[in-house]
Amino acid sequence: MNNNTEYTPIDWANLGTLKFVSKGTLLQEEGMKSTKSFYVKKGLLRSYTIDDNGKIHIFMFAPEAWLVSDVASYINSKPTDFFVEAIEDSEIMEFEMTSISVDFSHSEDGKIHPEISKLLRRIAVLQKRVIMLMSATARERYEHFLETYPQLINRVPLKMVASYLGITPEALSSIRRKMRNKEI
Amino acid sequence: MNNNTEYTPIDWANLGTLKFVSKGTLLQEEGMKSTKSFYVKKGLLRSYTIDDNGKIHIFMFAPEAWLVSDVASYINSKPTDFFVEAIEDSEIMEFEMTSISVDFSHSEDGKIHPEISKLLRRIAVLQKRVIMLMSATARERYEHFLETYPQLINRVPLKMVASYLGITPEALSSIRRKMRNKEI
DNA sequence: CTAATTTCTTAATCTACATTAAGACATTCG
DNA sequence: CGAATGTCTTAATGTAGATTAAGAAATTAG
Repeated sequence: MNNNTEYTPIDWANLGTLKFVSKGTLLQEEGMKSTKSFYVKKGLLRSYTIDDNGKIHIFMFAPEAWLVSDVASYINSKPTDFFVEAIEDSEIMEFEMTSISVDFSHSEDGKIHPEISKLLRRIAVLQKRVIMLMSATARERYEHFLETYPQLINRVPLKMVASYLGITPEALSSIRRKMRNKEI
Repeated sequence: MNNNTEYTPIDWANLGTLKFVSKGTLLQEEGMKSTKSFYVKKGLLRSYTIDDNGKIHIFMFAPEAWLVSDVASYINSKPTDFFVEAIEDSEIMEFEMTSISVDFSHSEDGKIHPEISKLLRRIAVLQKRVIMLMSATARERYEHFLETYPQLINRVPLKMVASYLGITPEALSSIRRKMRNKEI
């Protein structure tokens, strides 16, 4: 048990190879053996899969200070299912997941390392998303998205928001119309 | 960077307070401030939420050697949304999440600590679940469940499987009938 | 053991969203 | 700049699964 409350956070912004990528650049494609991760210094990435019918499903958006990595591919040593694409001109730090070294411990006052906290937050977000995908209406999920990521609204096309929510653009348009008309 | 390949895994089975609980016991209720986690030595737990319409949504099952904890509640210091219930007579180790101390680091040969590996596997599973909830049919999700957790089939009532899959029991019955009839 | 309760299945009807189609407008490309 | 392409919206039609209802069988409770 490490009782030292002073952690040295990972300096994500200087961990690997700095890259400037323009909008539309594919940083990762499905089928690749992917041990790389991407930290967003500036810009916006998305991670997505394409299903058997050719439909795109956005798994996550990653604005500044976010980290994109395919944990499943890394932990199972399998080719990734995910594409990673820049949806704005971006500045990213690309690094190997093996570069990471963190002490997962609690201080006396209950603090945990910020990077482990980041990992646990990832789990918390995914937990919520699973439950909402099972129990909430598409509208409720959109409303939750608006509350949770207000800064993304002007940066992400509605079509992609729909893809992230697991609904069609038409459904999202319909929802937005109802919200404008103050329908229940 | 710790280059020592010999980790001391957490001895979950002896970490906190041993409890014998009978089937139906509620270990945790929504609204509780929950910092506890439960390690299953023997038996089976489920973690679930109840939505505004009173409908139960099972977030996870936890058979032997599994760990149940509400990361979201812990990380956000908010009351939990989740119930935790024993669905078999069970033997569990109950402990505080602050008890955990692990070194998240990689050895020279790329190994990571088994507990961090466990955490990353949790993320991988949730990743997959999110994508499938967005892109797969209910049948595909059931088939994936059968492949992934074959040992649960005889221990968990079909009604609960349906709840875990985010579908109704009627839908699951319909799917099973089609599979029996070899329909596409 | 019997009565009560739960589980599972079936089928008819309903519904939230998907699919298809297309127009208006905005953005990108050459 | 004009043409091509993409985005967003709208509406009609279709569909996978939800809801409602109920019977048969299994399990639980007293």
